[in-house]
Amino acid sequence: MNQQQFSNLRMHFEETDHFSDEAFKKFTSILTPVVLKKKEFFNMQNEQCRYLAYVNSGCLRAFYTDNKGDEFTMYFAFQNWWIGDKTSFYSGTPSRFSVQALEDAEVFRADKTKWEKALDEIPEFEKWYRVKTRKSYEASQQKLISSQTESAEEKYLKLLKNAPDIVQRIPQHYIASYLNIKPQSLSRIRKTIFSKKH
Amino acid sequence: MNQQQFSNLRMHFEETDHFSDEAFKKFTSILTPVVLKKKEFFNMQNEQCRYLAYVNSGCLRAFYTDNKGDEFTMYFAFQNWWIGDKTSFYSGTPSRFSVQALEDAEVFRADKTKWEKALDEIPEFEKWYRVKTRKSYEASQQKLISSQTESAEEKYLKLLKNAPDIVQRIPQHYIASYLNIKPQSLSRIRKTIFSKKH
DNA sequence: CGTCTATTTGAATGTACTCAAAAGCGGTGG
DNA sequence: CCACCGCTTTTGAGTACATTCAAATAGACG
Repeated sequence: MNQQQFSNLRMHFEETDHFSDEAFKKFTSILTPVVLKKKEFFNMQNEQCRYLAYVNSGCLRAFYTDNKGDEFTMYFAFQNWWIGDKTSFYSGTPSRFSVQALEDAEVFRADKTKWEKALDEIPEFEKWYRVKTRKSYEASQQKLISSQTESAEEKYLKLLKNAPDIVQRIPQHYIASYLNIKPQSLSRIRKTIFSKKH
Repeated sequence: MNQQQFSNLRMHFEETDHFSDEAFKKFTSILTPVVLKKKEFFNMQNEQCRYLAYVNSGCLRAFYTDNKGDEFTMYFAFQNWWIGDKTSFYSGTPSRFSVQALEDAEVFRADKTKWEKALDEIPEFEKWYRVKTRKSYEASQQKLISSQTESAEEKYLKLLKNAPDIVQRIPQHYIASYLNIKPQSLSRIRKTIFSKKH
């Protein structure tokens, strides 16, 4: 398989710790490149999550749909993000959220058997994964704090500041569902923000 | 050291996987029992979290104080819970929340050096910890979903159903800060719940 | 018993929501 | 190239839920 296509992934791993060429090659051998068209689903809420995947290009979102049909976007995933509900992936329980492409995207996916084999056999990967799990936990705790203590306007301003690209790239109603408000409310918030500026 | 005092902890570990007597004894040797009086702090927000600890008895809460001085209770910790901000513990960054006893409590604490030594030297502990980290991540993700998609009333009813002991044991204003509402609002919600019942 | 804290209640305010409709924008086919 | 369609965003009006400020009541503890 052409190794060139995995150059982003290689850099992503090396950010945490060094991977030997063999280790990296061994890891990429478990991956299957998959192309997703805009709006296509990578996995569906309530179905088992059979794959985890690395986002090589494009953009996706993970979102939970409640029993009223309202959607809550848990995160947006760009290049170097990993997607899939790990809980479902590991334990076979129904996935708690859907993952859907917001743009045409390319991901590299792995199924459970191969993933666990890689964890067993590739110490570099095992180490990376351990660090990753810890960081994910920290991030999700931080996100819980933010979500509970910041107003919608504060969250939006923070997003504008920390991730202006997201606001550029993603339709506003998805941003609203990320902020956990209705599109109408985000529109009004934007109005007050921009009127304050003048 | 008297091993009898660690019987809860032993059972707690064994729920995940078997510990040999040596492994368990080795682990308990890194622990220091600490008694906390009601209202006493185990660690303070913005200071480094120097210890992680297991709750052997009593009850504590972890809470974040925002810049307006409002408190948000992230979780209550009873017997078998672990407390401390792991992010701060590992990386030395300021702790993102405080941990305070709500009742007189006994905890077993470990500092970073000993904790990491234990992870290196006791495979049973390392395995337990890996499972624990994964579960914590899953729980915190689930909590994020709930916090964003359920109304305060739903959350309170759920708490009444799933953890009636918490509602019994813990003053109402702490419950309110856990639900992320003001004590006045919880009081009103309770009023409507109880009036519906009759 | 008195003091301190927790809880309840009242009234006014604020933020986001619902329902409804208009305006804006992007892509497609004639 | 433009007209049309579908989807997104904005705007309006009325409503719901939680908040703030304020005060009264209830409970806990020395």
